[in-house]
Amino acid sequence: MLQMDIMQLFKERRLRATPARVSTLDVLLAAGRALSHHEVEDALADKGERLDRVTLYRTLDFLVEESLAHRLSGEDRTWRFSAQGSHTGHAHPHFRCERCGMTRCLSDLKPAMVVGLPEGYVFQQAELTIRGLCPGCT
Amino acid sequence: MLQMDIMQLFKERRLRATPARVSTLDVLLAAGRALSHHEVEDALADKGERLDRVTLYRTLDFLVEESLAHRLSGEDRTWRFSAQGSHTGHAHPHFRCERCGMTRCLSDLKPAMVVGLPEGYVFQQAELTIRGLCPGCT
DNA sequence: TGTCCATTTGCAACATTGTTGCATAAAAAG
DNA sequence: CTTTTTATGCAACAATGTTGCAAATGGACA
Repeated sequence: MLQMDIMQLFKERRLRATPARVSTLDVLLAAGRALSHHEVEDALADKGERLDRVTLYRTLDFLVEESLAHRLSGEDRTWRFSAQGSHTGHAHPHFRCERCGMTRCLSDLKPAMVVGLPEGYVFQQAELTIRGLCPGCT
Repeated sequence: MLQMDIMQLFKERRLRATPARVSTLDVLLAAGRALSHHEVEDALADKGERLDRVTLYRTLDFLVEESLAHRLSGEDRTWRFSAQGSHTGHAHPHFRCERCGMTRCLSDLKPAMVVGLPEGYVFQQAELTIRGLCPGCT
């Protein structure tokens, strides 16, 4: 998606299209996988955009708030952010490579799942993380 | 499990049975659910046992290392520790209450799962976290 | 295009969670 | 009870994230 389209997207939603937000969403969309705060920071630096740490945290929060990205908790106790499939709204499983730590959204993967919870528990959502090796690490 | 039995357990495995380790494992076993570092610290304080923060971190690491407990990453970017079902060794799903944050091991729950990964990905392990409301929060 | 105002940004300081190095204390073996 | 190995406590550090506030900026409207 082009930067211009991203600006258009913000405009349509009556959201302020600041450079920080446009660039950050651009990075997330281009990545095609879930990125940590640090990875986003590096990617922005590569594009010549340098944001304050705090601003980036707030920008990512903003994108999640506006459902333009979603947040998933990694194994290393850091948040990961992804712009993939956030338009669909439905929770999808994730894949995490045990070697390189890469996390990818498996948007197209539909696990068939049958669960029965103990008495008194109310089901709301299931989060499935599959761990293994990605193509680059096999 | 009694403290004496826990000491016996350590002795059998030729592990040093220090008060810190015995009390910590005792807390985890009695809890019946996954506890954060802080929750363990509080539980130990209630028992009159006060450990240094660092010692507790190392003790928990030790228990995980010796397969007497296992570690799972919570939604709030903190590790949770549980002594439930660690003897079995097989990964089991977890339940997390969206209201009170309680995490419980669903040792007896066997989800039927069929997944197909994209080309080039190698499956190793699946982690299933079900979110919802626990009996106390409905 | 210029002005105004609510919102965003950057900076500094702080909070939480976890880790490392090292001297001292304690467990277990003989 | 002595010795040896290992665990503990303390201090300092590291990574990740948050809060308060003054200054800068986006966007609406004249």
